[in-house]
Amino acid sequence: MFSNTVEYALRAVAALAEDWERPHAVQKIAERTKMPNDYLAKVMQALCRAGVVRAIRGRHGGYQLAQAPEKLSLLDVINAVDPIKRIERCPLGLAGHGANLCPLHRRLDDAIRETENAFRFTTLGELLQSTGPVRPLCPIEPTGSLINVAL
Amino acid sequence: MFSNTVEYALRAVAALAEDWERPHAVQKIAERTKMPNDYLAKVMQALCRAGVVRAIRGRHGGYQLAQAPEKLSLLDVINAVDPIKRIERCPLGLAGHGANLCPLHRRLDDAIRETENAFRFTTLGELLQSTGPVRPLCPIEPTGSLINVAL
DNA sequence: ATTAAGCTGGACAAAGATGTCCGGTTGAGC
DNA sequence: GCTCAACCGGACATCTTTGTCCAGCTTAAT
Repeated sequence: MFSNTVEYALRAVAALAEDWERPHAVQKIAERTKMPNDYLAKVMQALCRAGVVRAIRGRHGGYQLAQAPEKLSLLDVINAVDPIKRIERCPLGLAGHGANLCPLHRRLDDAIRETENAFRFTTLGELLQSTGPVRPLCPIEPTGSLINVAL
Repeated sequence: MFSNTVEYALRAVAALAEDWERPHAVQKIAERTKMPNDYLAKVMQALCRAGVVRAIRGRHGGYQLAQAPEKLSLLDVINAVDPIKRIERCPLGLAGHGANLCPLHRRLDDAIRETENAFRFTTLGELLQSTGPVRPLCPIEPTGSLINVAL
């Protein structure tokens, strides 16, 4: 239901969120989140243009979140790379169907709206605070210890 | 959020639902739903293989719903052409993340599950029964009369 | 039997998403 | 001011989705 690019972008910001006041090189993020290095570079550029992350160029540079994790919603991230589009008007361009969607498109748009809201009100900060056996981007070691490596 | 193909499939079955006990030719459906004739042919074949519609071959043939509109859910149609995939396991393949999704993927899967349910419990019959100014596949004529032509 | 309507399915073209490659630019540290 | 790590961005390759074309098969009606 969500594009590959969205999945990548979310993994990347989740990785950045844990230590968001320092820049992280693309290569390091790619290793932690197990995705293609060069493709991630493109995704990060998109996130940067959208203002979700900030780029620090030059040696010891990298990307960092543009704001605190509590200020960034999952929707911000999703919309930066692959915007969720609501159904504003009748896709068939029918006369008289301005804001009045037919029952079919009304149901579709309702579902889209609910999805939008689910992500609008979830921040990166909340993901980090979640309690449970599995942490964001963190595999559980066979021994039971937690290593901060994956989503 | 939904593919073009899903939109087409839903339009097509909505068109069939209004007179579901007779076969309708692909060309007629394509005109009513304003989509490419030859592409619709492929979509109908997929719906047919999935058992959502039935094909009547030969002259005066066409497609008709395989069941009454009350028996067909929007999810049946969606899954026939572009199945909604839940997140069953950690996309990073991390050790220890069997059924335990990390907070990020848990939120994503929750959203997918809610979308699935929204469509699982909506039938084509309900769309037809909806009251409101705009009917499925029906443009409102400037004069105010209803013509059964579009979604 | 012949014809015409209409589905079937393969081949192919166009566009977008995904992924790779690489030379150029920036800026911290020496 | 030199060097090197790291971002920038264009070009290109590949795959999937979307869309088109067409010859062949099936069946109703005559």
